[in-house]
Amino acid sequence: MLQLQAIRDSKNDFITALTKRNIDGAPLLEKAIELDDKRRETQTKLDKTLAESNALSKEIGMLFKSGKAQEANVLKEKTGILKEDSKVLSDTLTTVEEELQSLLYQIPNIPHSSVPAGNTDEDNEEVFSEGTVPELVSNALPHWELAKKYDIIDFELGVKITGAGFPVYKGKGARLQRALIAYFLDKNTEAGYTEIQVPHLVNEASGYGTGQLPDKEGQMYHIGEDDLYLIPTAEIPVTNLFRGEILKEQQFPICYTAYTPCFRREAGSYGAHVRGLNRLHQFDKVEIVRVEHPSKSFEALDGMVEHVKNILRELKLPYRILRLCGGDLGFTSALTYDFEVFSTAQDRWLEISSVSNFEAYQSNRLKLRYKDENGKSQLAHTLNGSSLALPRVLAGILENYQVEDGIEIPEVLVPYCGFSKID
RNA sequence: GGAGAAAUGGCAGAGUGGUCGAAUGCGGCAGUCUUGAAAACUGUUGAGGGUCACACCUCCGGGGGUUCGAAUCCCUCUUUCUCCGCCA
Repeated sequence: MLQLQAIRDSKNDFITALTKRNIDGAPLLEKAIELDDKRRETQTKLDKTLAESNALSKEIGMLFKSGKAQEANVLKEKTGILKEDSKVLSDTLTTVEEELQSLLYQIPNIPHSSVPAGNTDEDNEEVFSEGTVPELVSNALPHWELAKKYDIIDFELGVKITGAGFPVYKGKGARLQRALIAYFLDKNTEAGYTEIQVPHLVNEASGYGTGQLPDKEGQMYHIGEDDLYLIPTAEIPVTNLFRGEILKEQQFPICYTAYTPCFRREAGSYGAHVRGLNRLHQFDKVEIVRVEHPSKSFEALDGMVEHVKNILRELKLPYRILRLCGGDLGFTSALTYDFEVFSTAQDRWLEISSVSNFEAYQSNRLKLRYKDENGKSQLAHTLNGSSLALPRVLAGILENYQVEDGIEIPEVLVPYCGFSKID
């Protein structure tokens, strides 16, 4: 959520920046300022009415104490009118505030200056690539065929017990999953992230805090009976740990990592691109989350990008990094780098990580602040990234590491797996 | 799930209708003292709105109500604790 003061200060810059998202921000921002003006005006009137009423009440109290009941009763009548006025004003205020709030919820974050303009993923900007695409055997298979051939992932069984998009991992497949989770967590811990375990269900307030609500309402599984949401990413519970907190500057940087399953309804997805592990309703992910001082957040973002690079280097997977264009940028993000691994057997890039700086956008919703050197509350910056999303890393490994008689295991994972080949 | 008790500032803990944004203690910060630190002493110390700055307004778990006036009374929801039941 954007800050009103920032909108007032930089309205024109914001409008220009929002065109990168193909959004005409002018009417939205102007409406927000207008509503805020109305809010202030109403608040001032209400405050005055209440002040008057408070003063009278005090007077009445004193009159009663000194036995002047009659005078008191005269004043009582006055307060009756004030009460009616304040009721009207406070109703107006509530309406205006709600209107303003829901308007602000509709305005996405302002893209960072480096974000390229554009509509679709075609317009994303490749900023880095590394690793060599392996020469595969002539009869190379896509991962869903490999999964069947070596009996390590069973999609049909998942359909039987739950539905499409809920695979069952078996034997060495299951073990490889566990190995990846442990490996990622270890790498993150080494890099200074504190490992935590968080609930996989969150309440509505958390959904609003990180911005999945109301924007992505239909994408989350919702448990109506208890009004809880299955998390689509660990970002929600981890970032919301800091909802409503006021930090001390010396607490920065805050770095957390968590493994969780992620649940996504993926309404509207279909076709070959969602085959196999490419798009699932339930998948595993290891996430990194940071809470930073505003002056350090972009430095932190670069650090996170380097960190993810290191992991992919160790896994020896060919990958590239994209800077997302305005049209592809998430609602709450100011700058996002996507990591894509090249899946040789499918001959396409698969997104495996997304690393973003939300600046103060989430913090403003979360009311996540810190005290600056003057003792004033300021909004902190939040960031997060996947390190990494399991299914597509698994797809990349299966496809790129396949040989004539099986699938080799990346060297760094062998100690975690306890085997060096799936056959 | 049943019965009872409770929810107050960073923490502990007073406060049962007006003088309470809230005693006191601890903690935090600043200062005096000290070579330095500790101790002691002095001052200061919740959040939000609003203002050039004051004033002023709101907030004592959330929501609603009674009253001229609510931390205090009533209703409701949530959470926590104790006892019973169930249970990985």
